[in-house]
Amino acid sequence: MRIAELSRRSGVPVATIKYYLREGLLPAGELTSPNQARYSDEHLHRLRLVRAMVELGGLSIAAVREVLGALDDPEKSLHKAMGTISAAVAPPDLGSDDEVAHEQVRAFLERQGWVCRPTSYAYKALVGVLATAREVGHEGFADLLDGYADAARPLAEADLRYVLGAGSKDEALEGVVVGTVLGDAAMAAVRALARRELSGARKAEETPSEPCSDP
Amino acid sequence: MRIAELSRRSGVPVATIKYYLREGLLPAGELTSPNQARYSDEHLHRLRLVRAMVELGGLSIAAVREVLGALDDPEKSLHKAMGTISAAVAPPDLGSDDEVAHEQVRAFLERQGWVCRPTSYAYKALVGVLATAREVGHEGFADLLDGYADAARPLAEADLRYVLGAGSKDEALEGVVVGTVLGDAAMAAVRALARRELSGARKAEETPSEPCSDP
DNA sequence: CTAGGATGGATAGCAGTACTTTCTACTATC
DNA sequence: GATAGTAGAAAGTACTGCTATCCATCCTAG
Repeated sequence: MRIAELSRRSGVPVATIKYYLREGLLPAGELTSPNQARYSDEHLHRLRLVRAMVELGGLSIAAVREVLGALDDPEKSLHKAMGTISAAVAPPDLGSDDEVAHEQVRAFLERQGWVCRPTSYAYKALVGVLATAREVGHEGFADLLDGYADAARPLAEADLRYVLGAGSKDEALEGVVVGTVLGDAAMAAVRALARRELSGARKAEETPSEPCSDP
Repeated sequence: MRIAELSRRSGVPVATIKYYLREGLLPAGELTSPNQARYSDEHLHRLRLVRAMVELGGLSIAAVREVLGALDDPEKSLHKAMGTISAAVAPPDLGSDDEVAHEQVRAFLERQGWVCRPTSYAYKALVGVLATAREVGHEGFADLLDGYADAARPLAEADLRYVLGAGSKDEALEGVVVGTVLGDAAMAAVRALARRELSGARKAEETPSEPCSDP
């Protein structure tokens, strides 16, 4: 297909597709003449993946490039690709030096029986969260972490099962991307629903009225 | 205290504080003379909260303003404030018209016994996620939702307990903000850790070597 | 009491991001 | 051979989140 069809089928403007090509988020089309290229369904698929990351995941172009790099690297193990992707999805490292927060994370990891270097992205992200919590006067926030871990464990298992159910390694890697980007968004939405339901129920106990009602 | 001290204590440049004042993220200081103002610990606290939302939560200035609006509105119930905050934290509405995705969400809500209008933010967010999943060829992603719900339920309960443990209503509302913004970040980090641990364990089974090792 | 630095308030500027527009020299198609 | 579409490059744009500069005070150390 030509670029116009790629645009029509994906809903992405031609100019934007050209921009993504320039930025290396999409491989160049197969040139049939010096200024004529053909694009495949592969391109369409990749384009939709890029849009999902940008629109739903809120990733920057640079972050998308990194994720795609991990996805395309045939050397990279699933394990390592997951790390790259998690790091790209999350806010940039704030680099906290809060000793108490460090200690809280260390203790948390030990309680969970998890092993993790303090240099890994996820460790630093957690420290950043706890340091921030302390700054805004919520030292007790750390107590919620074990609950988060209990919730995260079965989720991670389901994610991994989902990913390993894929046929090829490429599919599995893409599953990781989808599971991370869409998964975070889905988790946030479902958490919001659950909170809503709960606080709605509480509210109904106090003032019996309609069940659930915000915009 | 004066603006320089506010800056020093928060680590935020004076120019940026002035910007936040202009944007209405911080209330004006108490004027002691036509061009001299005093700021309180309240200001410092609010400033740190703003930074947490901007840096950790990645919220835009406009979103922060909305959240603070909900926080300061004495009319607003906890329940409604939670909706406003969830909406501000998440990516903007994509407005999908994917009928299958709608149906998947409806079925999911029914399975969970949750009641929710299709106009509510969380409902639309979920539809957006599932529509995107389908676009990138992951129709089966919807099957993971129930697992997400099972994980979200106890989390929501813990969050609510945490919030209701607060003294005043203001503190509770702030707890909602912290719980949502920091909670989402923490959940993403903990999920990453859990996945890491799991896939690391799988890897170790196949190739027995060092336990856990990405940057 | 005065000099020098800080302050509030206003306006303008600036760097980064994610596109869009415009251009030119082709090519494909009717 | 007119018309529309295309690749590729370069410049332009809209927006966001700050920064920098100014100026008329103000406060404070000497």
